[in-house]
Amino acid sequence: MSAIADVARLAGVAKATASRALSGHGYVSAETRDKVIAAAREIGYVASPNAASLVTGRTQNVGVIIPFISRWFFGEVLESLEQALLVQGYDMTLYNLPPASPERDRVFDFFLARKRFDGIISVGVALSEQEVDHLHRLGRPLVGIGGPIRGVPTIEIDDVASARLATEHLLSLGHRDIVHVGGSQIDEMDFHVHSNRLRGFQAAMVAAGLSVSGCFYAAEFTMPGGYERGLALLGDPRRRPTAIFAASDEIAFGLILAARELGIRVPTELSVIGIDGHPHAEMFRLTTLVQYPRAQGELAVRILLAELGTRGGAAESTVLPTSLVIRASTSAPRARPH
Amino acid sequence: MSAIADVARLAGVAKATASRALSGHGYVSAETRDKVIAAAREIGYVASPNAASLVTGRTQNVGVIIPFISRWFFGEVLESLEQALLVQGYDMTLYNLPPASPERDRVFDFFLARKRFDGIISVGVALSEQEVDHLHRLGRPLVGIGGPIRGVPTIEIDDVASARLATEHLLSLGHRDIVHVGGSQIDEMDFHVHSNRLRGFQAAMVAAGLSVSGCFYAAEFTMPGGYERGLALLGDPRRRPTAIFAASDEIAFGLILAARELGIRVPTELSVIGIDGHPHAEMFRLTTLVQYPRAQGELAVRILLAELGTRGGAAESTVLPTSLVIRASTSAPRARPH
DNA sequence: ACCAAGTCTGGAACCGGTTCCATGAAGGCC
DNA sequence: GGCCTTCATGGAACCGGTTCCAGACTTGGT
Repeated sequence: MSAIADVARLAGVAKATASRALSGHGYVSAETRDKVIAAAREIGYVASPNAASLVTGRTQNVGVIIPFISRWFFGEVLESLEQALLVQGYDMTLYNLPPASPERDRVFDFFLARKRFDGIISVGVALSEQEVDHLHRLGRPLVGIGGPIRGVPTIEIDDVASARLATEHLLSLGHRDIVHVGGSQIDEMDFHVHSNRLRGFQAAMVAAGLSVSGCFYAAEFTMPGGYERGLALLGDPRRRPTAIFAASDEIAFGLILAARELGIRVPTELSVIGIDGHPHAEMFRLTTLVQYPRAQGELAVRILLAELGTRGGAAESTVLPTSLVIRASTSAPRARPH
Repeated sequence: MSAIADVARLAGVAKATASRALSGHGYVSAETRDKVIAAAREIGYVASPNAASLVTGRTQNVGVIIPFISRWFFGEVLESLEQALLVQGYDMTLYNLPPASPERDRVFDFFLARKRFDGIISVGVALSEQEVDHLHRLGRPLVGIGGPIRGVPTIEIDDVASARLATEHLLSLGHRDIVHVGGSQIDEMDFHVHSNRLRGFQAAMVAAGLSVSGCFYAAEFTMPGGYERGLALLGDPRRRPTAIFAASDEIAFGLILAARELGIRVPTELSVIGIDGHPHAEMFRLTTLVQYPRAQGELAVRILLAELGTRGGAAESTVLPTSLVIRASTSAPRARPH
């Protein structure tokens, strides 16, 4: 209700002076500044961000596009984004865009077109060429988490190398009969994550002189997804591998549950390794390649805000490290009864 | 870049007419309307929401305050809120406010004070009296999910009745030695959920003529929380109950894992029931009282928008139903070796 | 034929800030 | 002492829409 004009009147100065005093831009004597601030406090003045952004073009808000909320990686990223933005005085508009959302076009054409944000962070969304163009035309900086996006600084882990490392861990333990359970590139448009992890797996296998044919099984990227796949895969003792590289910890958990249910001992009869560093990994004693989604979120915010500061300082893409944490879900294979 | 003035000029009308044509308010001939719309389309005009809300006071945005993102219930609510708001042309500003957040005051004093939303939905946040007053003073409608909030329409399930029902299910199977594992009221300020579920449990026990002393154990509201508690609780065979009522499915999952690890058969030696209807319940074959967070989210949006339509139409609180889904984690207790 | 009500349009004020520009006072330097 | 620079402040334009108001033109009822 109270406008800056009221503050100015109460402090006995002009609107312009009050604005300068409160925003800290331009010359104001210490004395008047105090007077204005006191007046503002007295009537409980809060600046209208609408009016301010109308003229400055700055909204102090960042838009976030994300395909999932409840999956661990995404939830974690979201929390860290929110946190980091809050500290910097930005709030966050959330656009949840599941892979096959019917609202997808509306989000781009209507919501994002309103430009009620200073920048966008896109988390694990596979953007079409057209959508990338669309975003570029908005004239707002864009930072991506995951996957390369044309002309956009992104933050990611090296999926190929991480998958390779995970597979090599199994190989180094002496496993030869290894299977990869991961996401399918077709039904989930979850970027290149799936295909990159598959490629890393295959690279490691081939380098070890092993065949990769028939070594990949698709699963939904969830614990039940891993569980279902595990029951089907491990049910037949003759075709059972000695080790599985799961593309995510949640899949790995499901596989472990399936194994337990079938009376297969982990790791004695079956080794399992995942990727993520999910907080439940400790409970499942899962060996995994941990990535740090919170670090990715924080870095994304830092890069975006830096780009907001220096118009056009095109930042480069960053690859964040992963680290192998060995727990009790992997061991050397049992001597095979031949 | 293109403003409504450009559209007006191109269409050969006044700004006022262009505004009326595009917004649909006031008299415009069909002919001029078409002309204006064509002109707008031609130059790719998108109205500036800032300018509009500056004068109308409406932002087409709703603020959501939520303490967790990755816990199932909250993630689910969040997704449904986002979805429902999107359909109605609203976008959503997210304020993640973990129980002991150092940013808590800042969110209320700074971010919420900016009033960049038409209304607020508060999900499972225990608001202090002062905070409730603060929100009321903003003059924006507020809808709560969970727990009673003074002077605010809320949506909730009947926690007492649901807990009672869950406990009665165990009692009706013949269990007498039942324990409740739930959240502690102290370390997590997660509203009255914890205490209400505990009360429902106690009511059922007392009604069955059983003692409730020593029948409650606190656990973190997560799977590892349940797991840890399970190991501790079930480790000693002499003190082991025949059934556990877990305050959430995630806790129940943890308990089941702990039981399996200790070689305790579920449900033969131990029955477990939860509350939630978590998607993993099927996999764990968990008997549970399912609630419908998505329905809660949708209803919250409906109520909020209704209140935005008719200023002051103080809606009442709604209690949504829960339903018992019986799976294979509960059965009659084994005849006890006495 | 006249007046009232309804329809259509343009001009101008307004929402609440920021910022450009002009004016004036004070301090530093030759 | 005169002049330039820096600091301090007020007036006014402006951001991009919406809405009030006045005027003009139709239509219809009596």
